[in-house]
Amino acid sequence: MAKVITPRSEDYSRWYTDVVTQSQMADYSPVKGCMVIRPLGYSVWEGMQRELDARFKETGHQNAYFPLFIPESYLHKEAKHVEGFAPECAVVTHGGGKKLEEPLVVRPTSETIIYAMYAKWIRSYRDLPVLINQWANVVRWEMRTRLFLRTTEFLWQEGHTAHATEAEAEDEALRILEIYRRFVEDHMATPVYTGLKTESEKFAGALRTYCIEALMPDGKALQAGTSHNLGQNFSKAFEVKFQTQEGDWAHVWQTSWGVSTRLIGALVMEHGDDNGLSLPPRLAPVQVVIVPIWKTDEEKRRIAEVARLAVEELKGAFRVQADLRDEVSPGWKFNEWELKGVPLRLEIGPKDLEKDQFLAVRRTDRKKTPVPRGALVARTGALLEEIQSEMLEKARAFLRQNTRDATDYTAFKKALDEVGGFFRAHWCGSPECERRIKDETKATIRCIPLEGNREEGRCLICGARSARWVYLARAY
RNA sequence: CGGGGCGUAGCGCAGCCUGGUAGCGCAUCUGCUUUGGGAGCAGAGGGUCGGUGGUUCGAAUCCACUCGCCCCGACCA
Repeated sequence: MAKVITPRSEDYSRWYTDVVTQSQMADYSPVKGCMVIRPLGYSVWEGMQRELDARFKETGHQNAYFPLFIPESYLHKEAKHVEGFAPECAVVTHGGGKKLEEPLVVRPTSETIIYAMYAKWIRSYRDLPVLINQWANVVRWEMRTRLFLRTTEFLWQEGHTAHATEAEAEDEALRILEIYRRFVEDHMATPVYTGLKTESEKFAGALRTYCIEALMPDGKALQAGTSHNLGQNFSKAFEVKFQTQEGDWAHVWQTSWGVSTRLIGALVMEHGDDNGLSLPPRLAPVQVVIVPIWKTDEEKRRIAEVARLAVEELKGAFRVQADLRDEVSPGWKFNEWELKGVPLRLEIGPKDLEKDQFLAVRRTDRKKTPVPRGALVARTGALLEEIQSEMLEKARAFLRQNTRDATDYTAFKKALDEVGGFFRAHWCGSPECERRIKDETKATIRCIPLEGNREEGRCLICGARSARWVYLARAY
């Protein structure tokens, strides 16, 4: 294997594709727009699932599973929803060699089929709240696809809740948004801006859509998760009603929320470099790899034994493995494990054996630190924590440095082309101005912060009075 | 759907313009020497040149049609 990754500065898009395929996270499938998630990529997803699932459970949610196929008519029950999703639906018209009486839509999202079930299950205020999540695949017939970032089929989780009051639903939507924000910061080492989507950007059928927005190194924003307050739009369409304590009938208030395998794409871009993937320790399927170096058979015997003992010692606390292959050189292993993003490498060769130490090398900056064998567990833990927090700090600094105030439309357009990133800009709130920005610059309002953005100003576009600023960026 | 590019060995490519029966690098296999940043030498195996049709004595090469993928734009997590 020679140098296989196109330098990021040369061609960002190819760099991304190279990292994903060469690290063996994923590969293209025979079906256009679809991808195969290989063991490395899937392990990262499992790590995400593990963390998120625990947080959902902690906040009272349970997992369930709803069918892949949705009767086409269900999709039509909520006007805005069908308008938003119909164009990108895959539809099954035949089964068992016969034409179906009613076509089945392959779920692009599961609101409709889940709420049809909720209508059946919910009778009383005592049945509320319903807090269900499902881990599933969904299909959206996108025109243009990219590994992880936008594929025809993708994996995600979708939470669907039903509440007795509007306030409860709003609390739920915000609670989940906070779970997402903390997960991507704490585990993905990816800082985000949180806020509200504009009317034109919100989920088809939602009352309000909250989101987390990250910034990629090429200056483009990436929506990393969404949480919707659906109000009563779906409960009215699907007749999800309950009897209140007072004996009246009321429609439930609902939320839905999700993050997808797109997060893996964000992780690749956020931390990767010309040597390949660089995974934050908390999500790395392999956190520590031990690479032995030997010449003679005697060295091989002794060093392999030390490596095995180290794995024994570390495996209780870390995801660790030793690369004892004899058919490839140490140098080859260094490159391979760096390509695969392992955050910490422990080298052990004759010189280290002499000094009764390992040589720790960090993936992020290749900084080398000797680690005495006696302090292996403690020092490894400290190094991994250090790496995790430095990755977040670096990403935070990048986000900070690439968030600029925009007060002049011409200057804004210039900066958008030259450096990209997020722009804080005043917006009068009119759909016309929002439209104009999008049409003229391809940038969109990524989100309206929930707080801290109240100040008097002038709309970047029309100059009208504005009471708040919003985040603008070009996005994936 | 528009613009661009590409389909030749597992992977990356050359050959095509100017037709003559397929080559290079990496990988794989065997052997020996190697191992602290992608080792060296010697040998071996591996291809209906995306598909269909046409032109021709002869097509990877020329012509027509067709299929697929990637990249850039319009829709989207």
